[in-house]
Amino acid sequence: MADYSISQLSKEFEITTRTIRHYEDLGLLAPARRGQTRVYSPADRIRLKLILRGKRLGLSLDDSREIIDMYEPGKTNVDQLRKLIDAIQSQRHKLNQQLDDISKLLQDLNKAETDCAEALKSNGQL
Amino acid sequence: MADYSISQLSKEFEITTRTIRHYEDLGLLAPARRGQTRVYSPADRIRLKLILRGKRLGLSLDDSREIIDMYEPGKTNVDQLRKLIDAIQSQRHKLNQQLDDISKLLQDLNKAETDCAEALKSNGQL
DNA sequence: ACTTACCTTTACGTTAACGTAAAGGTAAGT
DNA sequence: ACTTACCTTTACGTTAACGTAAAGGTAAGT
Repeated sequence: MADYSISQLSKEFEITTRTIRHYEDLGLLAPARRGQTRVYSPADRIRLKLILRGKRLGLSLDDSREIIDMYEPGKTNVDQLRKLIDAIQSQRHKLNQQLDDISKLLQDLNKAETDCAEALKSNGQL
Repeated sequence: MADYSISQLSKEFEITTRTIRHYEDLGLLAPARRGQTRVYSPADRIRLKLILRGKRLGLSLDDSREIIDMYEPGKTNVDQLRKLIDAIQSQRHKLNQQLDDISKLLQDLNKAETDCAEALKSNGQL
């Protein structure tokens, strides 16, 4: 079980170490320590990956923390589970909305592209 | 061709008038004026819609402006068209990445949900 | 006349998500 | 010994995307 240093992760994901520490400040990561130095487990690495995925989707870090916490039910009681299911459904709704948005945007981009191509063609420069 | 007031648009899209004016400050909208008062055409409304779609996808307002400007080639010359096609392709790449992210997230959510459901079931409280 | 419901601009404030020093500790290579 | 390459914390700074007054104009209804 290979562990990771903060700079290894920062290189792999092309973010700064400051960013990774920032996520820890906000409670999104909680790496082990070897003395003062942070040591990231494979599980920590996955969490980071999820955070960055969330970012690409336009989620706030707080949103991401909520979602990530879903994956680790841990010592959840029944009430927490019910809340979780609600949260999951709300997230699913949001994502479906995004899928819709994206497909529309892709359509628009297609049209814009063919318009461009035609404009070029009519200039005899393609 | 029904026009819109700023408050009509703010109600329709559930944003504040401040937000709409902010988009104008950034050059994303350029409504006509009746005296001092802003008058939004159907085309302006569509632009606003595109901006909000971009926001849901996590784009910055600057990104959105670039995309929106793609839809209005206007007096574009050949060089501009080539740049446009590049921009379109880069956007398409980003969106495909997002599609991938979303499908993975949905998978994860599905798993989290069934895990929840099972946890509830094993508690005999479903 | 006056309230109500809009509209305007100007300008300072706020939050999220980091960036950027500053100041220092540790561990390996030469 | 000393440079290099990491690591640490603390703390102030920055940018985007608005929020929130403040101060005032207009137009319709009663």
